[in-house]
Amino acid sequence: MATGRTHRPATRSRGIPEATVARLPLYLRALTALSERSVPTVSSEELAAAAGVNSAKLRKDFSYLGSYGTRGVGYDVEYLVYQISRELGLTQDWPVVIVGIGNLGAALAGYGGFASRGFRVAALIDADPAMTGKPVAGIPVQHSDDLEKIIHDDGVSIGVIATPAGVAQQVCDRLVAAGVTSILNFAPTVLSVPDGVDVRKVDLSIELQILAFHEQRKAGEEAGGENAPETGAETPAAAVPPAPRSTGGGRKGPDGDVPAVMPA
Amino acid sequence: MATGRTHRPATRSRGIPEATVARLPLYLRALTALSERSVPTVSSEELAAAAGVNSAKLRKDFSYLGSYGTRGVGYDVEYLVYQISRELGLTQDWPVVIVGIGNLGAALAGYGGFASRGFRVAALIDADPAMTGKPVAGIPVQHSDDLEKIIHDDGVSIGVIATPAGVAQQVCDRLVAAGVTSILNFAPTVLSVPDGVDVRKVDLSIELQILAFHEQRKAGEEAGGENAPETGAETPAAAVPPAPRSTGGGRKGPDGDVPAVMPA
DNA sequence: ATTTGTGAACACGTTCACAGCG
DNA sequence: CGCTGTGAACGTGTTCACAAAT
Repeated sequence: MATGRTHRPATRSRGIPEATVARLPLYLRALTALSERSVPTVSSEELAAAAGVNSAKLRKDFSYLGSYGTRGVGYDVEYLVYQISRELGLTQDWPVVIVGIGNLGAALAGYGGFASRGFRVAALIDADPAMTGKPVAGIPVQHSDDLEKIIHDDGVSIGVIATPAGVAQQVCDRLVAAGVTSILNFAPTVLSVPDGVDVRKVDLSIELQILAFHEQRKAGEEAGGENAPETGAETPAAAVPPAPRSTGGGRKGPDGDVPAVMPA
Repeated sequence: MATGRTHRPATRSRGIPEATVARLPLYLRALTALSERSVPTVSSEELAAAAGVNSAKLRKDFSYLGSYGTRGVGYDVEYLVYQISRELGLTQDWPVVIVGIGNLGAALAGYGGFASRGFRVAALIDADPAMTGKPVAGIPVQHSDDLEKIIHDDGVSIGVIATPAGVAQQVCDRLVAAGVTSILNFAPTVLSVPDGVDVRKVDLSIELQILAFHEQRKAGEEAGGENAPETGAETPAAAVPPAPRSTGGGRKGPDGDVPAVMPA
């Protein structure tokens, strides 16, 4: 889900589908757990259950990687761990910089999942001079003046942005100019990046809003039979409901509780 | 992307497509920014640019909500803000509990985007007695013994899990048993929930791994002509590459650097 | 003259169901 | 017989391109 100008218009590559790539880490995690318990093989059914997908999807996914797996038996856990790790590029170590060491940046710096496999926090960067030198999660914070130098010296190609939204684009631009080609954005903004740079975003409020949508729908369905677009408004007249300039009487959405306040 | 047992097998509802729902918060954010700058109307082209999508997609998305917008003119900003807010259920206030007040939980508690629109942190809950009563982001942490009571008293239907992976499922089970029907999971585990409960997950290491995949691909393409599955291994012989039990010579993935170590 | 709203075409993703192999 | 691997069917999401509206 690369945001910004990153659109590959129907890449002709016979590569792995994006949806599959997004599930490989899930499989890898499940497999790693099995590996730690010294389980030698798994069936697609078992592994799928552990990863929270259905077995047909899993088999299809694996078929893009090649014919690992043995009919009548299942998949060799260790072998699959290796193959998926390799496919994901986790056999090499990726140095990562985190920019913006506020609450969230600090939490990310201390997150165990980082160091676990393939990733290494190369540097923590913040614009606040008061932070410079202060160790966070055991790593001293560096000042953003040195951003370019750090990126270069450590050969960083992945950057994590945990700054306020207002400065995220500038930080992004500097990261990209310095050679970063993959960005994980926690700031609630759309980032614009040149072609060839991947951006993925993690956005708390978007996730909550999607949940709220479904939550609301549940509340509506709970009583209604077919479809109940009625906003079971707990709050009476929440906000001033504006209206567009319109004359005719064409259908305007599912009406229901569209207020009759229609200024000419 | 609800994980767990939450699969709606081809919902017949004439509702809004999931992909569209996932973009509504994006539009809403862009529109809110315009609203604050007192911009009265936007064209699909402008708004799409601001939201980081293309205009055809945006118009199609809006068409599912109804025929807001005026041909030849564009969309009324205020009206659209209201309509999307209503559709997302943000005209009512959603109390949210955050369980697990470690670094991440604390960061989430302090996150501005929470309170911004529609959401309110009803309680912070942690299992550590030493945390109980301690204010985090201005809210006193409560002990997890009281989880059920808190959920009930505040009518909470959305829960955020920011605990270690090991306890995430138990926390989830308790939340669900207490009446929570939407969960945002930051713990790196697959959660199992009964039907009717929505789970969305935010997983740092999965996002990084997806970026690493593309990053690796870029490194390969940069020199190779067609396809270069060569792992540009910085690290020599990263790990012992296992192999499956196999006799024949059928194609086994894209070979390339599949090691010739094949134990019988 | 613009810009929306939308059928139709296309691309992508998922599921089915079974052939093929061990 | 069991389980993988995969073509084919199906469903969802995206893009195109243009008629309709103001």
